[in-house]
Amino acid sequence: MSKKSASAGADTETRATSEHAPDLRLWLRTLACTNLIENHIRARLRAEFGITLPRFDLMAQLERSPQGLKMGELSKRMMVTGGNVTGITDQLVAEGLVVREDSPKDRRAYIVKLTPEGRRSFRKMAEAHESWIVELYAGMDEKQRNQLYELLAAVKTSASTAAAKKK
Amino acid sequence: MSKKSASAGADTETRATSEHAPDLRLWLRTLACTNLIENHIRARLRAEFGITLPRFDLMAQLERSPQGLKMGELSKRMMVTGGNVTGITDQLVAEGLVVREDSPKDRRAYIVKLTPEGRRSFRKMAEAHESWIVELYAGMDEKQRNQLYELLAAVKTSASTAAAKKK
DNA sequence: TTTTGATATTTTAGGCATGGATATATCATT
DNA sequence: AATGATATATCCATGCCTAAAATATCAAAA
Repeated sequence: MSKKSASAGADTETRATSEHAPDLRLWLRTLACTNLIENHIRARLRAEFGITLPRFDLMAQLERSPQGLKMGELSKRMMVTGGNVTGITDQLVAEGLVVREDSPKDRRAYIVKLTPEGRRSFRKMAEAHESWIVELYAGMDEKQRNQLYELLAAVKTSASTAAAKKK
Repeated sequence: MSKKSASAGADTETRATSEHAPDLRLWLRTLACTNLIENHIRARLRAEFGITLPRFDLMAQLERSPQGLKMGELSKRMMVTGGNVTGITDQLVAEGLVVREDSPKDRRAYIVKLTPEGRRSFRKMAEAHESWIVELYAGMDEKQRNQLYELLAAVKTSASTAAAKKK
């Protein structure tokens, strides 16, 4: 455990480092939190269920949409590229956890759905997964969590807006 | 069906879900925000400087530690595995942006440092990078950003503590 | 000294992720 | 119908990332 001394700005040569815009520090802290939680969840899903996080995430999307989802829809919701979804889906199909059905409306598209086994398997994992998340936030009180939830909505709005402008 | 919860009137669906869903939603929103920003930054670093985000991140760590860092230290700070750092470092060495120096104290270890060109190159990119981050948070006022910054400290503490317990 | 255990890094194999290119299907106009 | 633009998904090359095993060094005990 490296104790990153918070006051590393004691350097005489502070240049850009301690001049870091508060926004940058905010972003780096956000990233650190996400990595911390994500790495923990990833390791545990692997250790306890032998599944990868991306596969779990894809199944989670399907469980929320029992009518199934098109590949492109999965791509949007998971915020990853289409080619990526193709690969993860291939794996899950090979494991018998999801199926690709031809879309009756659009012959370009597939509808991806959980198989009964996929649904069963996912529900078991999801229960554990959720309890891990609860554990990870257990050190915060409800007010803090609600505040955080609201602030993140503001981040989402702000970042989406700014990103759209630059496109 | 398992009655591990004392909650009466549980529906047929997972009772844990309806009980603890707020934490899960909080986590998913955090993840969405991070991906949104990270994908934007990644694409822009590539488009404007032809560099990948992991390479930029590694250089950023070195710029903050002019005395250089050991591979393992980089791994810890970047929150990625050692093997990963090996690969990224190899690439940066090939591009002439960093060097591996033998540690005088420990013949197992390397000290990785930015080359003068690496430092020059990084500073230029870092300036742009920082301005992009500022843009992305521009839709939030300072009070919100400060609140968020503090709340994330609480997340970090909470998650670290919980993760440590399970190890 | 030799053994033992911990530490530092690389290597390997497999899977995830992007961006770009391709193939095919659909839609909106002619 | 024919045209061209758009949408859907896949394939490819490259690079990131992890976990586990391999290699080498260090430090301290037996």
